[in-house]
Amino acid sequence: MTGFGVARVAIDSPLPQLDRLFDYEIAEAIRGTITVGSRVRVPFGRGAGLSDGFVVELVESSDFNGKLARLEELVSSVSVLTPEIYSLCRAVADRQAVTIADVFKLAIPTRSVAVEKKWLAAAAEVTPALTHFQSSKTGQRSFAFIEPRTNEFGAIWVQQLTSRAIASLEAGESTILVVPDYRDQAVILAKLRERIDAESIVDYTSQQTNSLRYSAFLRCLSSEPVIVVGSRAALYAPVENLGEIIVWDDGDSNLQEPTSPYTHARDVALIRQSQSNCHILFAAHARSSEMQRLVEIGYLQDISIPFAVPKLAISETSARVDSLAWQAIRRALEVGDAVLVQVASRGQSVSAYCSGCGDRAKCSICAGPLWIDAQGQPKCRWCNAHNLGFSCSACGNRSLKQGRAGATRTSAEFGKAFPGIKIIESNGDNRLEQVPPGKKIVVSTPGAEPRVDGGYGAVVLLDCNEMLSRDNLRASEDAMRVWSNTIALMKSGGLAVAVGLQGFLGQKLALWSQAEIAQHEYHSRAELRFPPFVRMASLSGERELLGKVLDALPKEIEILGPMPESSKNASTDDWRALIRYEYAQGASLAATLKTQVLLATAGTKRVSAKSGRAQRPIQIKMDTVI
DNA sequence: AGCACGCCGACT
DNA sequence: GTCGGCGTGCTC
Repeated sequence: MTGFGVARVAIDSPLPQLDRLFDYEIAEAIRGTITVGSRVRVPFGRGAGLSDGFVVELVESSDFNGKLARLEELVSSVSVLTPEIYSLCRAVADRQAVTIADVFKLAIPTRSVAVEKKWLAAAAEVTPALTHFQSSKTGQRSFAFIEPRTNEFGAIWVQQLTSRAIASLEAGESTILVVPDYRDQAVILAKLRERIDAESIVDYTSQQTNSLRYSAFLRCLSSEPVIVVGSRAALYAPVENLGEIIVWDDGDSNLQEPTSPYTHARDVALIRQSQSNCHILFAAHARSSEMQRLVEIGYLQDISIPFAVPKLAISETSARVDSLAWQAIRRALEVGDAVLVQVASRGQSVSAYCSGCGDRAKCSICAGPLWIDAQGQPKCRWCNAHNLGFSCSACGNRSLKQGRAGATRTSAEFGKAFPGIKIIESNGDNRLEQVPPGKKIVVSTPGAEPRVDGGYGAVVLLDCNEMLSRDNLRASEDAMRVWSNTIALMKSGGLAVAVGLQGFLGQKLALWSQAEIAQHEYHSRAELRFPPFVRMASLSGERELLGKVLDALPKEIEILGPMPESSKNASTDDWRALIRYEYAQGASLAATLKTQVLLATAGTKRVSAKSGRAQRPIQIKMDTVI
C-alpha cells in the first residue's frame, strides 16, 4: 500500500482556468482507503474552506515545484469517477470547449448517503468476481433502418433492439440503450422486464429523484453486465465490459443537451465508442443528415436488413382531406381497426386573420401571432395571452376569421363525417400514451401519437406541406422523421396516406426510399456548406470582447457576423458570431477558443450585480443548432 | 470564485 | 506619514 503518496485531483469548479489537475499529498490516515475515482474535499486557493474534487490518478511523487497541500478528507470510498468515464468527460469537454466540471454534472449524480450505504452493504455480501478483462476487440460501427411496423408483440424496432441487447448480456457484455422518447423508454423497459431478470436492467431514465439516479448509477459500477436504458445521460453510465451502444432515432431533438456542454448524444456516443472500442449501432425509421454523412464517408456501415415497405399512398391534392384518405379511414373502420390522423397543429385553428382586412391577427400585448385554441378562444403563440377583445391593429375591425384547421376542428369534422365513431384527440399538452384497440379515430399532433396494441389499421398524415414549410433548416428532415415514426405505428396490413405531399419527397417516401431522401437532404446542406457537412459554432457575448476573441482566430476560419443577438426578450445587448469550420479543425478551434476567451476576459469585472447571477462573459457553443 | 498582493488618493 | 481603493493574478 505504500508508494502512492500523491493524488492528482480534478477540482469540481466551473472556472475554465481551474480545468486541470492539481497534486496533493495524501494524509497518512486515508492512504489505505483512497482510490482512483474517489470523491474528495481539498484545500484550494487562499480560501479557508474545502473544494470538491475527484481523484484522477495516484502517483508516487509530484513534479510540482512547490509545497503540496494535504488531502485529508475522503468523502466516500466509492470510486465514482472511473478512468473510462473520466477520459470520456475530458474528451467531451475538449471537443465542446467547456469545463470538465460541466460534463461531470451529467456523468456523476449527486451523492445520496443512504443509497450508498445500502449499496456498499450489499456489495460486501456479493463480492463481485474480478472480470476486468482487457478487450482488444474492434467495435463495429453501424447504422440500420428498422422495419416500420407494429404487430401483436409490439413495435418491430423494440423487439429487435431488446433482442440485440439481451444477446450481448448473455455473452457477458453490457449495453447502453439510448432512447429519446420517454414513452418509448417505458416500452423498452417493459419489454426487457418481460424477457430477462430485473437485476440486469438499469433504468437510467432521467425523470427520477436524486436517490433513484444515484442508485442506478451505483448499480452500473458493479462489474456484473447490465442493460442500461435511458436518454442522453445514459451514455455516461459507468458500466464495465461495454459491449455495445445503441442509439435509437438520433434525429430526435431530445438528444440535444440544452445547456453546457451543448452536446448531442450522437457525438457523445461516438466518442465513447472510439475510446472503449465497443460496437455502436444507430437505428431508426428515417435517416438523419448526420447519419447520412457518417455512412457516406464510410465511418458507419449500413447494416439494414431488407424489409417489406409499408403500404403508403401519396395524394397531391390541394384538398385538406381527399378521397384517398376518406377511403383508407372507411376501410380500416369497417374491419374494426383504429385510425390515426396526424394534424400539424392543435386547437381549432393554427392561425387567425382579421375578417376585415385579412391581415394576420396579432396579440394585443406582444404583437405575436394569434391562434384559436380548443375552446375556440384566440390565444397568442408567443406569450400565451388570451386575446378576447380582438381589435385589428391595421383596420380596427373587431372580428376574426379562422385559418387552416387545427386538431380540434379536424376532430369535429371527422365526427360529422363518421357519426357514431369515437373520436379521440391527443396533443402535446394533453397527451394520451395508449388507446385500446378497436374502431375509433385518433386525431393527434406530431409527437403525441398514442400507441395502440397491434397497430393502427390506417394512418393519415394531413398538412404535409405545412410541416415542410416550417421556418427551420431541418424542417424537411424533421418532417420525414415524424412521418416515418408515425407510419411505424401501423399494423402490417394497414394503409397510410400522406395528403398533399408532392414532388421528390412524395415519390421517394411512397417507395420508402429513406436512404435517397437522406442523401438528397444532406447534399443540399453540403451545397450551402451548412451542418452537418461542416460544423458551425456560435460565440456570443459583449461586442468588444467578442471582437477580441474573433481577431485572435486563425485566418482560414470562416466567421459570419458578428451581429446583434436577436432574442425575443430583447433585454440582452449581446452580440453573436457564427464560425464555420471543418470537422478536422474542431479540436484545435475548440482549444484556441477556450484559451482566447480566457485571455480576452481576464481582468474583466464579472457583471453579476445587475443580472443577479454570474454569467460567463463569452459563451461558446461548438455546435449551434440552426 | 475567493482572496491576497500591490501601488495611488484623503485622513486621525 | 498610513488606511484602503479595487485592478491583477494565483490557486497543487
